[in-house]
Amino acid sequence: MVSIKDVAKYAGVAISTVSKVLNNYPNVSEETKIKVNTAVEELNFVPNSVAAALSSKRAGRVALLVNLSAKTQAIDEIDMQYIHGAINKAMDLNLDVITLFFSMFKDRTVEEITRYLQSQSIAGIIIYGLSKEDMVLHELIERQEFKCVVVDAPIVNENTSSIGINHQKAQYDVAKKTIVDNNCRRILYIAGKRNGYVTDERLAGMRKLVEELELTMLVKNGEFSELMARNITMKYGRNKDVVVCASDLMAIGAMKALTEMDIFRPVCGFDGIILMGYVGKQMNTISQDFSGISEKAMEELQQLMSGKCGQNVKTPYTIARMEYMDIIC
Amino acid sequence: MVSIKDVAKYAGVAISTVSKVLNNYPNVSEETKIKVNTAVEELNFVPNSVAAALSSKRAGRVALLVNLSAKTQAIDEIDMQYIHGAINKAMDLNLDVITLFFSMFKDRTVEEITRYLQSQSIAGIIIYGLSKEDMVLHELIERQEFKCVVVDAPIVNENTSSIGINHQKAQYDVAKKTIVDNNCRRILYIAGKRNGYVTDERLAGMRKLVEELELTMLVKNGEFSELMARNITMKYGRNKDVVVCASDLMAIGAMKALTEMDIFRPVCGFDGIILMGYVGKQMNTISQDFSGISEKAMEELQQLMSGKCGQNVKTPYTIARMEYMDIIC
DNA sequence: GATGATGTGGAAATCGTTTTCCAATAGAAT
DNA sequence: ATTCTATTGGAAAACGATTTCCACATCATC
Repeated sequence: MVSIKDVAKYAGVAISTVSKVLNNYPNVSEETKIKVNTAVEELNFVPNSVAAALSSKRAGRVALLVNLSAKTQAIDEIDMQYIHGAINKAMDLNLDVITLFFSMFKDRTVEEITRYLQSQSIAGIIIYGLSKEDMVLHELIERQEFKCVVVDAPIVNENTSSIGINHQKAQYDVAKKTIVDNNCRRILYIAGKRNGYVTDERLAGMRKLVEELELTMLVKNGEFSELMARNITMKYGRNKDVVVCASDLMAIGAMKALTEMDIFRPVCGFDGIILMGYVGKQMNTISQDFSGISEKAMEELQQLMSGKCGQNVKTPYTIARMEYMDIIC
Repeated sequence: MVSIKDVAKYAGVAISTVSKVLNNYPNVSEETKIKVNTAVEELNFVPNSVAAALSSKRAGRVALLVNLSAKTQAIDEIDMQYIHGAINKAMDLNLDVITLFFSMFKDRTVEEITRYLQSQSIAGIIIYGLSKEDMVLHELIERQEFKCVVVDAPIVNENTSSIGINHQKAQYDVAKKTIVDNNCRRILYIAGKRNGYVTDERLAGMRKLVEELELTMLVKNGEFSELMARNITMKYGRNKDVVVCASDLMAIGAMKALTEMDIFRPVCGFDGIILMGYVGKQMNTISQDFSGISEKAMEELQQLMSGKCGQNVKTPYTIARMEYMDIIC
């Protein structure tokens, strides 16, 4: 393996000089820069990131902490896009990534997790799918041992940024469109998982809408479960004008129930998952660019790792009409 | 961070002795072993895997090379299970994992990829979704610079193992059951992606069945695309008794076509994806335990890395009847 | 008591970087 | 010519393990 040592010898400079050139340090003349860079080219030198990580604490090793939404469900789509986006962007930014799942940390203390991450020379983490109940992870964030970006949870401090769409406004928008277009007054709202950050945000958006348009709303907790959404719709859907769901999956459940009951009600969902294309129904939903959010999260993490202060980052969304569609090959 | 040095000092032995105890080397007395182990306990020492990887070539850093099957499709399910299984098992085995996607290696030469992996101190790789056209990756495997486990491609050498179900037999089994149960004679077989390893295997299984039962079979290439399967079924399905598909996704396409044409034909698929539960149809399929396969792959890779010779590993499968189902929460 | 075999623990080199600190050189100002 | 200040390049010490090699006991054997 060609090392920085070889490059130094080839270019006729010292090891430290090569390192300086590679890392864009000041105090190195244009001339030597060129010498070093051509040496790097000609020797096909690729710096060993493991050595770099060991030697420098500020080096970029990053951990993805993923709370698999699909424990028994088919919605791996979102997680996959998160992971894919993050890893791709990390490659661009020259950061090392390891992927971990919440399930690995079951029954582990903050100290254990911290030690584990340290043993991996992790400097920054991105957390996907954090819920209010994950006390250990909240503690981990608070301790600020690592730079951190949290997706869809409003946690910000010196070393922690939060990222995601404005769920309140998005829920408001998509519901309003559906309700106005169909001239509805009585809403059945199937909310998400208790203690989920986005659950509360989306519900707040609904409440605002209800107040504004002077509607009535029945709120039921669907826990992001298709089956629960179906049952709720069966029980309460008949004398409502519209079923607004906090996720596409629950919207599928609601639509199945409506089909079973043989009544029509407009339904709207949230997320814009491709899976919708397989159900053969129509509805409004909020389309999120999960992969893009994850890329942004990685960029933000890099900013944090290079010293920037934590902040709240909002990403865009669009109202989409999901339709039955054939997949294009 | 507590290091091996601290442990050595605490236990009153040399650094090298601690390392020996940790790695189960011979020539260390039971007494010192205990001293070291209690020191490790009391100091909550977790070895730094980055340092270990740097210092020892045999250390376990592993790369997952994933060919995302879902470029534009919803079948992230399989990839996600692969990744999940591999990472979980790696944690058990104390191996570091980085996840990479084929797309990152587009237009890269073998040398570039090799250097990249070396720069990450990678000792072993697992390849998911290899097709016969991926020349660069084949070259990479042949060079044997890394220990390698290939999923669903029959490549075995000193440093390479292959793992997966017996696709030929599985295809034979599920088709036979469907055909015998429904008393069919004329088969429309929608094969997978040209140049896919599993495509040929599954086709071979069909040919064997056709010969054995003296059936007739029309083979069309569906490229694992739902739309193509639909079109093929539209065009050729009418005067056939059964549509056998090399994947569940294509089976969905076939069933949609049959519905559109308003004719009934038994359909069978392959994979056992959960997505099937959202389509509302019934069919036979082969159910694979993707997560389990990936775990086995990781175990096999560890064996290779500790010196074992490459081999062919077969994993079990079951014939399943996928039905419309509600997702249990 | 000298010799050898064996088991045990330690010193030190190594892996490939980063980073600090210091020396050398050049140019400008006196 | 002398001093001073920048600017640049190099030597060497980390980082935290692994691994080789060597020294010292210990014990049995001749």
